[in-house]
Amino acid sequence: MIESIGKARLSDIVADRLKQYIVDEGLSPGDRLPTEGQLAASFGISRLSLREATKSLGFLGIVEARPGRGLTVGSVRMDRVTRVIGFHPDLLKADPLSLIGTRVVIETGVLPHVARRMRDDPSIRERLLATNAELESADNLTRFVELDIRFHRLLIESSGLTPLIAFTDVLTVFFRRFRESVKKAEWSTGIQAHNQIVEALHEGRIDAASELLRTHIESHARRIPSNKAEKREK
Amino acid sequence: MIESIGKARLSDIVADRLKQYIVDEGLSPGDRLPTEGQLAASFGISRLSLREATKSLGFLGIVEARPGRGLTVGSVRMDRVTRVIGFHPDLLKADPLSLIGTRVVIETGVLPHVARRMRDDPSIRERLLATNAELESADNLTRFVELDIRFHRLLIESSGLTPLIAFTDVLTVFFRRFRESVKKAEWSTGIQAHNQIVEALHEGRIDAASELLRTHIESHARRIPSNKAEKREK
DNA sequence: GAATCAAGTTTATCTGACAATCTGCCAATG
DNA sequence: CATTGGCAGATTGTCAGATAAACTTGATTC
Repeated sequence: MIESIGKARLSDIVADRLKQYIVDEGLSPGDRLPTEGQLAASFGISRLSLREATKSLGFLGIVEARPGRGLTVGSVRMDRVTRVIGFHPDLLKADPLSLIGTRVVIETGVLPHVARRMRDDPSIRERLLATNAELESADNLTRFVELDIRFHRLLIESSGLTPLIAFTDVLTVFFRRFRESVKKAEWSTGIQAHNQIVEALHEGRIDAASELLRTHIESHARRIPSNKAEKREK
Repeated sequence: MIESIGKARLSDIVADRLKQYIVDEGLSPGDRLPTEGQLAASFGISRLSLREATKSLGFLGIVEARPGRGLTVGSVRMDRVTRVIGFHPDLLKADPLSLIGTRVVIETGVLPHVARRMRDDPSIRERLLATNAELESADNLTRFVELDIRFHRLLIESSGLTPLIAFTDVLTVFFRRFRESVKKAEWSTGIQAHNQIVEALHEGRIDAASELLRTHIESHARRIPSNKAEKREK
């Protein structure tokens, strides 16, 4: 395989340059972009081709276009990403062990921050426990997965490190598959682990909480289908 | 607020229906779709509008279009998914301290992985030291920043946790402005810290390495411009 | 049988046009 | 004076038609 010759798709190039433009100018959501006509002229392409580029970015909400108003900068809609990509079979190609390792790094890494903020704001612990309580009343897999995701997201959120929330949202997309293969018998184990983690944090036993969380996340590794079988195909 | 009428964008609707079509027909990557003309006719819209819909899905690789071949179902381009998080709302609203905290969590989090792999592969340490040596020969800020970024990226890369590489690349963009205010007098301090970290890892003293790295990254905090002045604007 | 060439298919891009929708201004109204 | 209503301009949404570029396929040639 040589260098994978970048098939010069015009609209793709333009989409990249548009993204770069937004970053370079330091624009934030709501800020206005030049009109389609102006952008097309400045890129030296037809308005139609530029339009296809904005459509690409627009699908995920990175740019928004409204008649009469013009183009504005938006923020990515992870729900779109999740919905469009969730059904796709080849997400399993993502190396499961890397995903698990990454989650462990991020989630255990925030624990000191969470513990510190928990001391000053008791409502953090309450919210975490409340979400976990809801988890006990889940009666189908979809709901269970939804709430499990919410618990872990809330944990990250409680650290105050907002960028990590963004990363977690992306990881969640790739992780969904693992979660959906959780056996019902394992539910209570997970819920119990959640509670122990929260209480350990509450008591300031950060190392203990880290160890619980690591074990909890790594339990997914047992459900990874052996990929030896896959290699045989073609 | 009444119900917020969701303006139905034609190409968005078509994109959803196209996705549904793929799911319903049970198509997998490589399978062929009808031609643009046929799809446009069956949806009762112009070829152009359909094209904008395929461009939307094409951004993430869900469908691919090649001249002469037609439309085919593609595989999700994870690079696109991860790169797009630069526009995640929670990342856009992140303040400098969160960015610094996030880097500390990620970079210290990978250290155990790096140390483990370093034991099996001596070239990892060599590459890190080589990059750091180059850093000493930097004679202007641009080059210094470039090499500093490369060192930290290499550190993450050495952990083998590929998702984190994508995340740090995004963080780098947001971090650049801190780096660019580094005084020349501080350069050698940073280079020295890099070396100490690598050596600590080499000797398996992970906690020491973590502490050095934390201090090193948090040194950026001193250069944060007080944001009281900013609030006054506008 | 393998390589070469030509015709057909399909997407890529452009030009030009009109419709739909929003913004901002200004006059009419109470 | 404040509110409403409407008009003009600006901007995106959609369409039709045409040409170029890239690929596929099958026939031809050696």
